[in-house]
Amino acid sequence: MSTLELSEQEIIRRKSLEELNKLGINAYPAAQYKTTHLSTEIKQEFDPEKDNMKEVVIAGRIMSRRIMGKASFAELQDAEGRIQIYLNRDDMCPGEDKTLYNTVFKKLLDMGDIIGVKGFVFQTQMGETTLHVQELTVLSKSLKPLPIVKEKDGKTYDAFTDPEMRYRQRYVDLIVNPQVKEVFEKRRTIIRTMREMFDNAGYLEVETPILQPIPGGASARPFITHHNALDIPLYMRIANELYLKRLIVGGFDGVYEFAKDFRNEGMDRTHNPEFTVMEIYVAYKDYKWMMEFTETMLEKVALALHGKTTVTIGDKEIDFKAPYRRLTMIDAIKEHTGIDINGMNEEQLFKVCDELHIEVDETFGKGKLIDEIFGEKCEGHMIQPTFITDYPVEMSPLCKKHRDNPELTERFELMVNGKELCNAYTELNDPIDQLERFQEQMKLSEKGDDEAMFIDMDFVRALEYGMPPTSGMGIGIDRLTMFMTGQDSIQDVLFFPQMRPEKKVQPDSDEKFAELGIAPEWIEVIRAIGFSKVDALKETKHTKIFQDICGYNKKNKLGLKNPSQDEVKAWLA
RNA sequence: GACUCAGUAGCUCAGCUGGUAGAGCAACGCCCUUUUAAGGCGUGGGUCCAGGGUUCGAAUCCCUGCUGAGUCACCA
Repeated sequence: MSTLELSEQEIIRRKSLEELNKLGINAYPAAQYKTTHLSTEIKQEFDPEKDNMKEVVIAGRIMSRRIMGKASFAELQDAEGRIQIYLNRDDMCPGEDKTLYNTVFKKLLDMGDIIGVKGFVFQTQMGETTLHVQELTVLSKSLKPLPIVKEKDGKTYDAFTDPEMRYRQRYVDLIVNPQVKEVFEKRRTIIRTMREMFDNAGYLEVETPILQPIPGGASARPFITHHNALDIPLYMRIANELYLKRLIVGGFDGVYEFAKDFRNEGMDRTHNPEFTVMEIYVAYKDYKWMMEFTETMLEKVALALHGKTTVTIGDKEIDFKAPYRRLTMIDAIKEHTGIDINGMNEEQLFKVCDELHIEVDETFGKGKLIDEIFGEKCEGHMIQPTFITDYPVEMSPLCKKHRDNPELTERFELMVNGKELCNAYTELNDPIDQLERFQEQMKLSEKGDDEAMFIDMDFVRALEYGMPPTSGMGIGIDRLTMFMTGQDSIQDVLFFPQMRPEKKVQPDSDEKFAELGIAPEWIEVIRAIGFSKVDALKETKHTKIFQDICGYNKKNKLGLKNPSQDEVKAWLA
């Protein structure tokens, strides 16, 4: 990168780096740096009465500096937090040579640099536990200045909040906004709590294909890719359901997977193209059992995170204490619209949608119509955790028919804060019924529903060998994390949410400028005054370019010999 | 995909009905040995997102585009 494209502060930092090298200091040393403590450990263990920490070594990033002549305070941030360090010229440099303090620390180090320090711990007059530095090692020089965030009594000054920069440069966000780390630590706790529960129950954690020849297990548009050696299309999975059920056929009594799924659909506050789902399948159980299992699981997760079952989301308090309300889909619709859709045919349902002013189109089947009514009129009202049960058979092609009503299926979704969180079935294990349901989906697909499921004949074949009665459940981990941590955007629970790629104007090469007869030393200057393209340069008056580059030369004290006006004119000819 | 809002110094933001850009922090220089968001004094720092248009003159008004956020639509 040419220095002319850098900001003033970046240039200064690069110069400091050179100065360090000249002093024989490697700003990027290779050797391991052995620390004895983390910042939090020092704060916990230090007892000023006993003066019990005479030699500690820590490493971290300089986050603030207060220099007062021969002594300075700085804050070092490590993986756990921040600790203040105290640097005194004559303690760091006991001999005649004061370079390490005067030059290295005061002049050549900056906020953002990573250093290691060795010394003893004491308490300042202000009562703050502080490390008195006796040795300092440069571990990594930072060439880009960090945003400066300051905080006092919980009030934050100059917070780094621009969402675009926070998500694109998550590393900066993590350095500067400590609360962000907490969200991801909680995410880990959520997953760990669930995994422990499943493992204790004896279920097996498994991995199944992400690249699938038939994208099954859900209704969604997949990403398509291509395998060169096989010369076939492959789909990124939209669900892992069919593979996990094959494993139940194979003889495992309980399997689960924390899986990345991919759906080629719109993005918004609750949808990212890739997202994490946990699916679990347990043999010899039904969806009633699974409801109890699910509410127990969520109660455990809430307790592990907060020590209580209630969680605050926005202005609402949500209680994850089991048991949760159970409500059939038909009853939910009755409750929120006053209409009993029980036993209605497709035509009648179209009429209901019309009365309720719900937009539909003729490709919709019975199941999708009911789903629309529910989604439009009921879903948003389910704030406290509520199991919605017994979905119409048309919208649940992988789910067993209801034991009391063949129009319905043994399915539940868990609604929280007006959003779907879990989806579960008594799994369909009748191979003949399963094939028919797949064929129904084919008809929907022919009708124009581009999300209807594909037929997976191998899955049907697996069922033909016999799958024990099984219940399965899927839960969106991102959404769960949002609920449990009070974040209202999925981008805040993913380290690297999908973003449009950054676009940079691709500048013309040096060669292209050189072809015009421009001397190498002037090419950078021409870029610096705003011309990255040869074409743009050619369309500009030579007098303006002449003035701009001479002005730039003078202003930045480059010491170049200015070209004549005619020379500049010749470049553009 | 539609609409609304936003994009100005490394960061957070001002900038009125058009008159060639300001503050705080950060940086740089000097002075300061237990300070704590911010010590004192001084200095520098900008392709005002990009490209067009209107105008004597555009950060400001108009159009197009790019990026992000929000609302809706689509979607589990």
